[in-house]
Amino acid sequence: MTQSSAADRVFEVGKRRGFFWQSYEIYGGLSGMYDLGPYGAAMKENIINEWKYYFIRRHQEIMAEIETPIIGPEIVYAASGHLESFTDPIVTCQNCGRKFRADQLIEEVTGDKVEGKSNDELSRIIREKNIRCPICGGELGEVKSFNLLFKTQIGPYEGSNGYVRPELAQGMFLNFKRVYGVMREKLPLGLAQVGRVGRNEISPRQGMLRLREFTIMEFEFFFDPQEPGHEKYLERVKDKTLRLISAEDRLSGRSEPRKMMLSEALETGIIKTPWLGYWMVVSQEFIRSLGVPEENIYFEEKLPEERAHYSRQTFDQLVKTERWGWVEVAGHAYRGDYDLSRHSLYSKQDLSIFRQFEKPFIMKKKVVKVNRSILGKLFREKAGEIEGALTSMNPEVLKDLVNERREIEVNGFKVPTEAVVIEEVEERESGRKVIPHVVEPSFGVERLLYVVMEYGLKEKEDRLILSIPPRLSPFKIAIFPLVNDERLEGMAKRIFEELKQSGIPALYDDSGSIGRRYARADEVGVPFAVTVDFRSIEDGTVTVRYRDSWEQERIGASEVAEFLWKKLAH
RNA sequence: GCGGCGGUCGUCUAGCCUGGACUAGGACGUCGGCCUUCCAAGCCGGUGAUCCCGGGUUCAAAUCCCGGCCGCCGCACCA
Repeated sequence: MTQSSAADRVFEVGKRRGFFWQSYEIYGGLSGMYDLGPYGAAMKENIINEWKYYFIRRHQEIMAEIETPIIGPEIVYAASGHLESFTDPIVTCQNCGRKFRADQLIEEVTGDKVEGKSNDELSRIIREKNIRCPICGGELGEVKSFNLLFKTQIGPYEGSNGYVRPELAQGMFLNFKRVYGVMREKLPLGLAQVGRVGRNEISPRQGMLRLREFTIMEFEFFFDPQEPGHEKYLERVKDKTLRLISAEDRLSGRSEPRKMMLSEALETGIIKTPWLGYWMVVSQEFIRSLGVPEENIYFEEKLPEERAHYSRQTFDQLVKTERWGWVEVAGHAYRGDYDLSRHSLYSKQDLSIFRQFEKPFIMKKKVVKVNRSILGKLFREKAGEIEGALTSMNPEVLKDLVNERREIEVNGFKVPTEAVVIEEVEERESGRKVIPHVVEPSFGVERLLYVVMEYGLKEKEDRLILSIPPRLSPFKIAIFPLVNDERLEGMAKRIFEELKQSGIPALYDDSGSIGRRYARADEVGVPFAVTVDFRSIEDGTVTVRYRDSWEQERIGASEVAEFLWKKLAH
């Protein structure tokens, strides 16, 4: 792929107009970090709001937003598996100091698959096969793990290690039980969070698409695998179509997505659990609302070896970009009960929940009871041991013995049958313990910011128009006096003040000619522009000019705010 | 990390090969002013460059050499 103009235009306008640029610029820049300027910050917030609308506000009865720390103690990432699995094995040349991915190097030299082997095993293979530095031929050191987690120290004491979160998920898992209680103990329940994460990527590239620090919009959706409760929600979307490639398709060499209804994907088992499919449809609606047409979105199932350590099934959601082709903007993972189970194990807390049955389940059951006064008199200090042995025996077997004989031999003691009674009791099961399963859709905000810019930027008569959905625009409206006449300026400023007071992000501009102002506003994506002309002074109307069509209409100066609310509504 | 290509005002770029007249030129933007009754019109003035950084060669380096940083593309990994 050669240089293509769309990405260049995005970064050019992005930098020139103050959307985003590389961080630490004056010190030469730092790879994988981006700063957002005033327009970029506003747009990012609008994207987040759009996400909240689709996933949280429209699902408020089953969704709760939380916020948790960026830095976590070591035990959390031991439990989550990131300390162990979020790594690449790396080996250093003792001579020239260059570093290599150990597994890749071995695979290149020997042709053997070594994925998943331990560092010690990899070191041993390097020694046995006498693998040397491919650049200088020097001897290689021991294989070490390069962990993609950013490590730090919490407080002044050494050994108190902390890690920057590489995903938001752990915050949700750790707090699940508490929030479940706050939310009146109902399943399904989603815990959502928007926040920054860090991943110490070996080599970040591609502008804002691959960052060492970025923002994720994510939720963990907890449900009871036996009673997922998706029916009501699925009703709305079961006939909607998704474009997807299954792992099976990929293994058989297919690279084109199939279009299929959600109901079909679920019936055929291509999507393993209904909630995963439900959120994939909502995710498609969300990405479309950012200005990406459906044919430029698809879902690709990851192959087992491509999946993260916690995942039972993962679909990436991809959007077509001009320079980088299909780019993952979201991951949709079915995490099963992996995380809650692991945190249960490490924290020794019971993270299961109790689900009450509609009616208690009554079970008749035979139990063994003993006459303690008989046992005590006969066996004294051995009585306890004998009682234990008896009650742990199968009641049915014991019952037969009691009916047949006068004595029963237990642990070498002869127990008279009158000391043993088999009783039938009723046991009430009013519910069951469940470790909920989890489906996780996770979006990268900066990637979406880029995608919105790329899809929005259009060229028209030698001008750049940022034709993004109005709800995402940093400014909703611009106010201009047609020419710099005191009366026009006065009225335009009054309209501007009024809009400002109602909290509408508005732009006032009276420099240069009217055409120049329209052009400037178009380039930063202002969807509507109000112009005050001489007729405005006479009859109180103004023109509204549309960014995308350049058409105009006249409305009352007092109706501008109302006009906007209508245009910006969902 | 490896390989290929690149890095000059806010942005795009001229100059680099063939070292010196470069006090680094232009366009656009931006700012101030004039003009202007609807699409970057015109005029005047201002602003703005560590020539990516460090070292070397040379009387002399944006230009040649070495190292590093950063970017793009390819390999790998990922939201």
